[in-house]
Amino acid sequence: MIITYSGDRAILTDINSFDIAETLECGQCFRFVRMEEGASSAEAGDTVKYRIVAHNRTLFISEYEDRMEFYPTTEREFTQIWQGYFDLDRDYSQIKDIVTANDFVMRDAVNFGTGTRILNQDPWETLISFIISQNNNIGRIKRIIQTISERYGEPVNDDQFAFPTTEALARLSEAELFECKMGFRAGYVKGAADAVASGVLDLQAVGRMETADARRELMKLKGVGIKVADCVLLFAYGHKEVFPTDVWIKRIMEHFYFSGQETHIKDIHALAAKRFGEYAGFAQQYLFAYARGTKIV
DNA sequence: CTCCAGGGATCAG
DNA sequence: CTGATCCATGGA
Repeated sequence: MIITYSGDRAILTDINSFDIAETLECGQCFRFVRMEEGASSAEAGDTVKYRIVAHNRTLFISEYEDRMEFYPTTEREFTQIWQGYFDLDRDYSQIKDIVTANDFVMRDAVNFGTGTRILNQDPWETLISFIISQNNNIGRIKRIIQTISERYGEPVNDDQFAFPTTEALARLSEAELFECKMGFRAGYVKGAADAVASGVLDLQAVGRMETADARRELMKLKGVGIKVADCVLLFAYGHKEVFPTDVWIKRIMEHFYFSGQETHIKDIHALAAKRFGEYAGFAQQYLFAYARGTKIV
């Protein structure tokens, strides 16, 4: 991968294992919009353009063949923030070699979403986002997060709003959160915001813990079970060996690895750990996209 | 109308 | 301990 800078843009060429649509649309993050291109232009037809909000900034990403542009940004900002956010320093071809070794299922899954990367997101935003995600669908999750950001987040560039701070959400009543259409999850969000704001839950300290301890700490919150905790561990804290197991992952794992039989989450975790080891999180993300993008399960 | 969504809390047995 | 039920909301 080669990164150069021109004007307010960072330009990525010689791209290895990175597709912006696959990375954003695979269910790990919720604050992105695919921008509509001018339908008539022949060149524009193959250009993919997204707008994301993260790290208190709006960023555009355009992708055309083997060239991606990120803007507005600077070399300093891109190096310090976005390079890490998009996980650009990691060698995904090596990861893919390992998880596909002697595994025809993973070979198909990786082939399906070969440009997927796991973002390194903010723990607070990820925690609240995945509390909201429970028993919910991605479209509605995105809408709820957009609503709380517009109402209670600080304005950033391009008329967007940052994800609300802990203090901003902790100030709200459960009723005000409920009015953002998050339903029964309002109490969970309120509880999490209070815990973090008061210091009962120290998100920075969680970042220094080993996986099992960090998971246990997060699960002390009401509304955070093993799946939500594992999403935070994987998508925000860099514990790439965890294997968040939702209904989709459960179905596709049962289908391919358990002869289609009903299986407990613990057994799925055990198989993933044995088969994919420290790369289970990546395998999970490939499988999630594969399960949702095909009609197999 | 019913069913389901990147689940988890609660309760019955 | 395991399994069933409920939870708000909105789209299919």
